[in-house]
Amino acid sequence: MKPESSHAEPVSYSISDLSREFGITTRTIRFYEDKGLLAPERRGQTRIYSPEDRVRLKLILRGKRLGFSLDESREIIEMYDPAHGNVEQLQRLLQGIAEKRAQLQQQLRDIQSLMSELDEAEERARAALARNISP
Amino acid sequence: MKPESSHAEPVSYSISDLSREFGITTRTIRFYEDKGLLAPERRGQTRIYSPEDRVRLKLILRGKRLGFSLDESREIIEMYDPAHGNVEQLQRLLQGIAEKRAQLQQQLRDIQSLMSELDEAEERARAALARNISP
DNA sequence: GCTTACGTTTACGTTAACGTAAGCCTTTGC
DNA sequence: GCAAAGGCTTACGTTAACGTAAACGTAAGC
Repeated sequence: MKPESSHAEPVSYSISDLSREFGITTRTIRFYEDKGLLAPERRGQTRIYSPEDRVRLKLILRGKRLGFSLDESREIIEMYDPAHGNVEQLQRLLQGIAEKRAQLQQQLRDIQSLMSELDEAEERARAALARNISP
Repeated sequence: MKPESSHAEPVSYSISDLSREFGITTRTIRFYEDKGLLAPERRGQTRIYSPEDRVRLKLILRGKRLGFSLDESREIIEMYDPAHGNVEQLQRLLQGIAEKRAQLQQQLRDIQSLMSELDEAEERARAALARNISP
């Protein structure tokens, strides 16, 4: 089910391979295909996932960790492949990249502020603990 | 509706004040109250929001930008107030803070990798544009 | 030859986070 | 005195992202 030479990268994956590796259900993987985020090959009925499919899945899950919708993750993934023929499409692509970057910078700022607030909360909690333990 | 002295911070806000300021609907604000994230005072039936309520709302919206659920945002907000009496609760609080921090660090890594991928995508798009515009 | 494991499709169910009225007060400007 | 502006509750509708289950096919091991 997972043809590999000795210790290198597998050539293909079954759906349960990927579900195990990433801790998601096969239903979820098929759902992503349904939404146009994956398009694995088929051997008869059975889905065969390539290393590229696996990378796409990783990108989707990373997007989820950042709070992206599946539509957003699909857009981001589509930014990678150079299927943007004409000038107008390329400029819209650049526009989309700029917007995503701005969004990510906002997230960075949000994380920074939350981080320092967590620091303060931890400070207070440790102080309260010290007071409660050794009065 | 928004009592203030001259140019300083308002003392209270109406629900539409906040909805306008943050670009959300009043329905959304009431929904957050329903979920236990806000608890404004009442003048009769009417909700009166304090500056602290407004800060809470800002925290909720920041959480949304980071992909948090409302439950997660509520937990984070609860980490701020020092209503954690005994030792066990304080230790669970410290535990929760540590977990959030780990999650945020993961998000930081995710943003870094996505950022550099966007850089590469922009590079390729600019190169393709140069080829298409001045061949 | 039969169970077990893995795969498939189809379809209905569920949860979060609101949207969208409807119907009803109260206050304010003219 | 009345219309417009804002506020309220109640309730049904909607979308995204899967969960859950049924019903079936197939290949492997004993």
